[in-house]
Amino acid sequence: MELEPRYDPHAHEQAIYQTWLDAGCFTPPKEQPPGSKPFTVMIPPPNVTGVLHMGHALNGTIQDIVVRFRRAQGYDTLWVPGTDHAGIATQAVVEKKLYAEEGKTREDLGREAFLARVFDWKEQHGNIILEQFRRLGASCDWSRTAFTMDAELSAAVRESFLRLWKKGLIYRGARLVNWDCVLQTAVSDDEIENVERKGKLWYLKYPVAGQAGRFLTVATTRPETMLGDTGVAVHPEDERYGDLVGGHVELPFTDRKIPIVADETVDPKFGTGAVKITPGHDPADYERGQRHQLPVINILNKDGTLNDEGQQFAGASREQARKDVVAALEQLELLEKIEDIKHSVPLSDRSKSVIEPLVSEQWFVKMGELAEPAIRAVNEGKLQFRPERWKKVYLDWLEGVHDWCISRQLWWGHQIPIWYDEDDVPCGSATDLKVGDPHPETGKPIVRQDPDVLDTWASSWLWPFATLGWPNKTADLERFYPTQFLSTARDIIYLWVARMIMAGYEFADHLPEEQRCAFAVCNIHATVLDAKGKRMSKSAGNGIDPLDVIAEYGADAMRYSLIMLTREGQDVRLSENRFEEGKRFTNKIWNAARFVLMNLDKGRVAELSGAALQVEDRWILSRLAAVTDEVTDDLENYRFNDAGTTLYRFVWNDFCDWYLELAKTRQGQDDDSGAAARGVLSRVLTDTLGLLHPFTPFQTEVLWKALHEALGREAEQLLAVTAWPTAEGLERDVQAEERLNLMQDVVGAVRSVRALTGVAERKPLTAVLSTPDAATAAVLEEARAQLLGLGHLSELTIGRDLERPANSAAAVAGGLEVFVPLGEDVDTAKLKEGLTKRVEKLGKVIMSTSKKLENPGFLKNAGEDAVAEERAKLAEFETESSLLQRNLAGL
RNA sequence: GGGCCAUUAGCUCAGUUGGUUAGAGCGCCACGUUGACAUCGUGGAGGUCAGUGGUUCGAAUCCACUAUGGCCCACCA
Repeated sequence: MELEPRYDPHAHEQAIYQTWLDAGCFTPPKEQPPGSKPFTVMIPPPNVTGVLHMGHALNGTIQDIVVRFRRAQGYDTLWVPGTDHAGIATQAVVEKKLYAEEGKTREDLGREAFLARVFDWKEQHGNIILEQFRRLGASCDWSRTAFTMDAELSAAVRESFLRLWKKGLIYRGARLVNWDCVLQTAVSDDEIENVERKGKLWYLKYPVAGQAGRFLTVATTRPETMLGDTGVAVHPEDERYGDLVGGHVELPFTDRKIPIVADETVDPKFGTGAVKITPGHDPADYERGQRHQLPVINILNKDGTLNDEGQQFAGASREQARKDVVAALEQLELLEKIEDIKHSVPLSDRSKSVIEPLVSEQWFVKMGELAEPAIRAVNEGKLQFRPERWKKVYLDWLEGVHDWCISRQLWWGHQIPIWYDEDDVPCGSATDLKVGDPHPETGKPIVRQDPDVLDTWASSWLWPFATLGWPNKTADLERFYPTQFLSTARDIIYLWVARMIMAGYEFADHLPEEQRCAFAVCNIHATVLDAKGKRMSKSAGNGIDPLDVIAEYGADAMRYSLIMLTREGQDVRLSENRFEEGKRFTNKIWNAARFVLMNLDKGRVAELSGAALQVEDRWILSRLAAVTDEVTDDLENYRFNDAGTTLYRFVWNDFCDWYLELAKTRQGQDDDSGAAARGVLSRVLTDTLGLLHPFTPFQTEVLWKALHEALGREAEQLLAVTAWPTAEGLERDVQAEERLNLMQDVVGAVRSVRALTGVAERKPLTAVLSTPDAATAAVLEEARAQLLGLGHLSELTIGRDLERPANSAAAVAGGLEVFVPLGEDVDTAKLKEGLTKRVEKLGKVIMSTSKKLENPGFLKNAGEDAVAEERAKLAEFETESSLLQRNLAGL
């Protein structure tokens, strides 16, 4: 297999993915392998209408790294993919299409026909995002792809509803709900975004009843709602209005006299200190109305226009009514003044229209009891948030949780399993009632099912176990639940994460209490921002499309870059050139592998110990052992970018910069030493590919195959299912590490002399290495061949306390003087300048270090090792400084 | 109003329990290189670690306050 000199991801990615699929790599075996532990991850199901964005790409990468790592470690690993039916979003898409193409509304089609259309649409377009996850390399078990409206999940939804009903946790209430006038449905508190806007504060004068000529002025941002006023409130201790409490005002445009009441919640400093009470259209007023037994008047139709309560304004839109009411009041001289004000306005997440608080009949779930075990689980550490700070956010929400309004006035979704008899008595305690059946409690015939559907989250909160077969006690459920890891975005901690945890405790009843928590670790990933620090979003048009990135840089490069620039949960500004890093790195790996593949012994397994191993061999194997342990530890603790950094340094700075260069000195050598080098290359590449695989799965799989071909054998299996590398059999070799460090010092010293003297890089130099230490001299003597082989030097003299040759420059490294004879073209002034600068810097460092060593506190508290280290450092600095000064004097 | 996060090189970010001469990548400058890799190599310039005060022998790191930016929750007549 010929490898191209530059890695071309597009030549490989699709074929490799297909290979994985064909081999069934992502599907766990039918029977759990003996002794293995399960490791399960549930994908946060994206909306069926969704397309992949950077957040998905990041989160997909995180999950895939974890899953591939655990799979390699031998866990019985399952990653379940799927999509969410996303009630409002999907219905809106199909309605829009229907109107655009056929000019029809959903009512024109009728419920059944419309739903058929939505299912059609889902069949055709609903898998786009899952296809995109494949492009990313996600190793999901596609045979288990789930959808929140599948028959199985629908059955689970009905079962869960029935259980809640039987426990009395579901109730119907006339409540003020957040009404979306565009989508004409109730939405939950969590689907609302409050946006700061400029508005106006109108001061309306209400005539005081029975006191002609006296007015009570109220301030409001929504004058049109005055038609629904049923009272006016003032603070009980507000002296201005004390005499009015108990009296009434006459509400303009109506014949209503409404009471003036005293209420603690009124802020005397805001506006006039008097507030109109509109229980039908304001949550705070609703509460006030309840306290003072005021009637609730709804002045709006479901589409946001004024109903008959709107008097002469009936039929107008909210916006129009506002203008008309203000104009009419002005004419009656009941408008005192208008002020500019900033206030926040509730907008619907979905339609971006202004939310209207509206009294209507809705179904709710009591949350208090459900929240308790979910709070306990996190407090007791059964579930860990990463980063940990989200624990507090989660707990704060649960501790003040509101009841959950679960009914939605839509067609697309799980129709609420509640049936009514002819007297409208509801029943939710059976899952399979039909029209005509007797009502289980009243015995009267059922006449209809509730037309509303359930909130989308009422199905996705069952996701971790409903996708495994719940409520049936399936083998899958037994084997793969509870799950180990969940990674998701912070904005659904309340909507989804908290509810899944509640559902786990409430419904996973076949398990002992301690195993009911839906997952063990909840990772909240970074938010991807654009280069200006704004959140990427489709509407803002500032997003970078992951598919474009894959097209330009390759999936592996994108994965690696995303991981490297998103430290644990920390937001990140993303600009496209960040992907260069990943591309360069994948290319570096590719070329390192190419070099290795050109230098392998077919069919021969080299010993990785013994006399044939050179110091660099023992060094790189020692580094490999350290890196293997480090990366394993990082991944086990979900420190992805630490693992990525470690691998980057190892591959680039150790393996490529040093080992490959040193190995070249033995390239093609047909003896034990040459064979040893080739054996080491093979081992290091093999393990490195394994360690890198979770990050860059496509490329490492390609190289894995090429490596085995070059070795003259078939790979036993795909890298995707090969065991995770371990440091077993590799020795940490401190001596080899020290020796290599010394060699690196020498080369560093030579380079710095070159830089100082301007002697060209490849121009051969003669060097004299002088050391006071016999052991060091011996080590260097051993390394002579390698040092010369690196190409920096043409001749080398090694000895103890050698004299500085005439007309030479010197550098110091590790207590070692390196003299390099100077040619005639050397700029002595520049050399002097450089050396002086270095001496100056050393002077400063020596000063601060000796100060530290004179510090009694440091000597007392820092520990022996630290003190010894500082002493050694100081000695080194002093040696270097004096040697340099001596050399400087001789110039 | 309550809470969270950030502020380190021109840019994007590391810096694990306080103790190396504060790092990396990109960008910039100089030089080099065509048998793994120009998606390369070597060297360099560039930082009073947002500010102030405190704790400590010692603070980018811990504490308090301030400033700027971002996010979340609550309220908003």
